Amino acid sequence: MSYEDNKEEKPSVSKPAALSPRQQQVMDILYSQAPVTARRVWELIPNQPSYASVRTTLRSLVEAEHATYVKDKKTFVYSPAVATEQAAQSALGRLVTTFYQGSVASAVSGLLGMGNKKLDSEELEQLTRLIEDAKNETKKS
Amino acid sequence: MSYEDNKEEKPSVSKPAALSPRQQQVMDILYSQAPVTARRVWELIPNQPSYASVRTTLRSLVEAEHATYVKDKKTFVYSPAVATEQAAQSALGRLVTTFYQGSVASAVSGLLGMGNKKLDSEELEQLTRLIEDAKNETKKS
DNA sequence: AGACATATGTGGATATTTCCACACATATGC
DNA sequence: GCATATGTGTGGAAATATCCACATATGTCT
Repeated sequence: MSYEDNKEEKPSVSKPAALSPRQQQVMDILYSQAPVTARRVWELIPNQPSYASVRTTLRSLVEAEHATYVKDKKTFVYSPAVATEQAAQSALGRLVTTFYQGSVASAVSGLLGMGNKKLDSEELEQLTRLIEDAKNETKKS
Repeated sequence: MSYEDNKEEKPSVSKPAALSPRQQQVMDILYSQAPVTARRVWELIPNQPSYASVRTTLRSLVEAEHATYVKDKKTFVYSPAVATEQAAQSALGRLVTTFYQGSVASAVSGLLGMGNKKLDSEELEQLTRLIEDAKNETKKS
């Protein structure tokens, strides 16, 4: 049951993603495109390896319980094993820890500063509301 | 030499991180702790492999030009090859694309919704300012 | 049913990563 | 200088990931 490994003053860093590059790549596709067939995954991969290889990778992910599938007629349709939102939170957490020393505010700042993707005013209003909500939450506790 | 591979209407997904799990783990440490010695990296890795193994990984990262080092006396001191801020932006971009269909606003929302890390009111004020700035930016253009 | 298109399953070759024992190098203190 | 502690470099074994040709299964259409 225990997950003990902390020595003492480690700056809390990097859980083991434990996924190989190709597996990561396929998982990213699952997260953004699920539910999705093996063929579709294959189509979405740049520098396409053979279709057979993609299926092997998918099988390895199912085996490792990072992905699941359901059968539709004769075709497997794959999805991530954990909800995308949950995986997103996990990835965000890792990123905040790694790059922003745990400061969510700094991470948001980084997001807002991303050159290419500009936010329109409606989105900004939405964010303002979100922050207001967070402020109220803070007061409550 | 060319990097051409786009077919046409692929939902723009996942550049090849191309780093193995252990390499990723070490890079995360470099990003959050650089500049850092091999021994320090070793200390920060849970389920410690041997010190020699960590050094091998570091060498592979230097070889792949993901990391660099300078010599201090007889000791190598490692750092990421690209600035942490740049790597952070890149990681954020990938995450926004993968999990939030490219919507920065949604990603911010996800950040604010992260259960564990609570924001104190000072941080929230800071964010309010950031968004005000962004609004002004939008108006200008 | 039989032909066809398109799935999945198998097995194994190849490439890469991971690990580390051991050799060698260099700074420091005596 | 010489011992010691602590670096780095080398080479290769073992584990894992990656790739894929080929075999087999299943739905569809006539």
